[in-house]
Amino acid sequence: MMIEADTSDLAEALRARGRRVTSQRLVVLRELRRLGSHVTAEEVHAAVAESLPGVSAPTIYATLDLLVELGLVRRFATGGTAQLYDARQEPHQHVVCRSCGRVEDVDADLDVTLPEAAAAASGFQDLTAELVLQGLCGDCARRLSPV
Amino acid sequence: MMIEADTSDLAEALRARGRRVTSQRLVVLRELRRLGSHVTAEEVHAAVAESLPGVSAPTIYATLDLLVELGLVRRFATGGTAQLYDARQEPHQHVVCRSCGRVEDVDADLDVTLPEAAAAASGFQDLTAELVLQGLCGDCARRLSPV
DNA sequence: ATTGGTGCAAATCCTTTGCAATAGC
DNA sequence: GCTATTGCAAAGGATTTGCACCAAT
Repeated sequence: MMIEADTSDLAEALRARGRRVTSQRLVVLRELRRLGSHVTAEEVHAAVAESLPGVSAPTIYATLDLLVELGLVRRFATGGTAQLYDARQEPHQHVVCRSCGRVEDVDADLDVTLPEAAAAASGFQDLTAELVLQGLCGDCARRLSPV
Repeated sequence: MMIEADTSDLAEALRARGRRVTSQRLVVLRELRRLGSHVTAEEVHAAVAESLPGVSAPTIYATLDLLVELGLVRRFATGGTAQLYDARQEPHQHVVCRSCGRVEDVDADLDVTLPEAAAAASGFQDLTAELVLQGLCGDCARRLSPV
């Protein structure tokens, strides 16, 4: 089933692994790409429900798991309760405001060669790295210590 | 109240800020230091309860928040649901097995200068960085693709 | 026709909240 | 004595589970 041209990579990956191509899966990825970086499962659910009313939370979670497994989506936690999902492919990091919880992308070079090598030396394989910065965003800093 | 010599730094930090020195706070830090890296709030609770039966979960959580705020403890999330706490002071990273969830310390040099500078350029202050690696631990790799 | 995926409902787990009682200052 | 801190009970939110139905192959 063809939902949109730019999820054809997912359709191919699914066929290659003998997994089924469903509209839910295609729409989840499409909406994740449209929503941009660092969205919650609930936000994905709401966005997908516009195209597929009645889509269920367990399906959203299962699909997000699958997309992470396929390497099309990154998942990370920020200290807030909900996990965040990110379909952005370029290497980047995230910064979270410890007061308001807001999350932004950080685009910087980060060399994780040494930590990966150290983890590999402990027997770990197939490594990925997530850097999360915590700080006070400009708005909160201003609000908490006013002039 | 003196619980053990090596939490005197906490007692001093509390007095310096006009916060109260309580046995719960001292024991939480003592147990966290004894337990080592990456333990859950529930594990801390169980350990503290041996010295202070009846200590409550809200107290554990509030105290952990306080210790993080004081900079004596690091908090991080691994993709598992529960947050992890770590009283180890030396800079280090963590690696999580995506199959069994086990967490280990990684001791490597990591330069977060550039991401911190990029976040600061976006208005963020007072930054800390947490690197979490995800991979397959040796045991799980062996179990999943046996010889 | 098979069986992997999905939807529904409910359960579980982690964490926070409201409030009265307690203990540090 | 004053009030931050604690304990209790309960609520809240995110995610997972069990099971019956549906739809992709």
